[in-house]
Amino acid sequence: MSFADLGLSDELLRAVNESGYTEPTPIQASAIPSVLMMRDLIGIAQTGTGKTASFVLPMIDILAQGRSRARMPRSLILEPTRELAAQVAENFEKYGKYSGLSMALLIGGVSMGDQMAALEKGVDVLIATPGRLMDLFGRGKILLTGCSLLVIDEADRMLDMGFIPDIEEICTKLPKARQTLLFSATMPPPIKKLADKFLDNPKMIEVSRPASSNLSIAQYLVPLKSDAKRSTLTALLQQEEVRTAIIFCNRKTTVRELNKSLRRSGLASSEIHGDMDQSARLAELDRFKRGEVNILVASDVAARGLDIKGVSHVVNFDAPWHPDDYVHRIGRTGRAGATGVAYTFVTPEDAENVANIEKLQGQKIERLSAPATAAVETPAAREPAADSPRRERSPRRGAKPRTNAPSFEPEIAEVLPEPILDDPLPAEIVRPVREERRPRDEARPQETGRSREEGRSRDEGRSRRGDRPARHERQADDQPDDGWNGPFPAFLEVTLNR
DNA sequence: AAAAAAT
Repeated sequence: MSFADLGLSDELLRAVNESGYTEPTPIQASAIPSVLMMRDLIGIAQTGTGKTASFVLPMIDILAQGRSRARMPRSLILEPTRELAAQVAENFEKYGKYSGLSMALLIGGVSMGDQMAALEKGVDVLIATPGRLMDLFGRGKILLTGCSLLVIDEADRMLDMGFIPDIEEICTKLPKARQTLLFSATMPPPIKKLADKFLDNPKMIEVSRPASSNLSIAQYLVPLKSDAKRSTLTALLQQEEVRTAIIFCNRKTTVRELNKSLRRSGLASSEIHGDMDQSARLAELDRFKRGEVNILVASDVAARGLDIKGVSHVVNFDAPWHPDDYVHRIGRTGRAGATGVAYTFVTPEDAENVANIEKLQGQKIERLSAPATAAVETPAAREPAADSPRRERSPRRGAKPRTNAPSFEPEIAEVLPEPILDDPLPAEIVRPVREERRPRDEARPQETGRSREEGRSRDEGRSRRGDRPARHERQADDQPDDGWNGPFPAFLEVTLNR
């Protein structure tokens, strides 16, 4: 299968070729012919599947016929964020360079002057976030009656951001006779309703797995007690060869506090989050890019779109709420052929988020507590440099940690479910925390305990530690209950040894 | 629950 088989025009194929792409991704292969046949389409696909090109490419060919009129765009692409909208616009520029289509990018945060001028001249493609589009529409700068092709991208994210009423309103302003494409990573009921209302006999395409969850990124989960996050991070930053790192937190307050704390420890870090205005964000980003600081503590503003290249480490200080964000966060590293490492700290509170991430990825992320693997394959498990004074003080691999150190609690291990794909456990074991809160379990505490132990043994049996005794059996031979089953990655040894 | 999205 090649792009030439999909029915695209020669000049478009030339532009695709020059971008270095030869083979369409699965979603492109199935979406492009249908879109060219002017069918409505629902694409269930995550980012990283080549989703954008699957609508940009056929759109360019469809729009190649005909010309735009003043204030009457011929097509509209709705995006939830400014960054995504800008990214789609880049795609149009790249692939449409031989097609001579005109385009306007309507997003907030920039002046409206240029946007209004472009609209006045007439554009073939309008790429917009809902807010600015509605604003300009309200000012009478846009007529949507000539807009016969609509793309609603990342519909589930639009839902999260409260854009659905806006989308509905925009849909009613478009002509009834039009082609509509809707893309979404998931299909919650409100999105299904939206699709039923505004799409006509759509073709459904589902691409479950992202093209790859980036093979150039080594991913690890680090199960931790909640209060061990900071000390573990500090140890990680000291022990690993961290050239540049982005530390993602879920909350702006965490971003601020963590950055302060890192700076107090003498690290060159800075922060970026949504409470900072656009210029402050850019300034901090610039300091990071120039190498003035090598650690950037960030909220999810920096997860998407932002062009930060050559980052050696991504650390999810908190596991992201949205599994989709995980892909974006770790995608800040391992770019352009470089390899990167992504650590995700997992406390009991994060466990459910992690379960969703693995479900979305359709693959397991290695837990650092798994012995053999962590010691041999983990970059984190490299021996400290020979001249490092820490080497002598560090316990040998597998040695018992001190009791006063932050350590891995047995309960926590059980909250971390095994990957969904891999012979799933019964629901009450997969999500013990949630089950525990239910009154019927309080009434029967022993049974909860027992099913957990069962979960544990199955767990042990399934992984590569088949010949090792299960942890609760090992306890008998006088080992301290550290919760770890084996050797520690170097950066964790330091934490435990404090 | 959090961040972002129009000013």
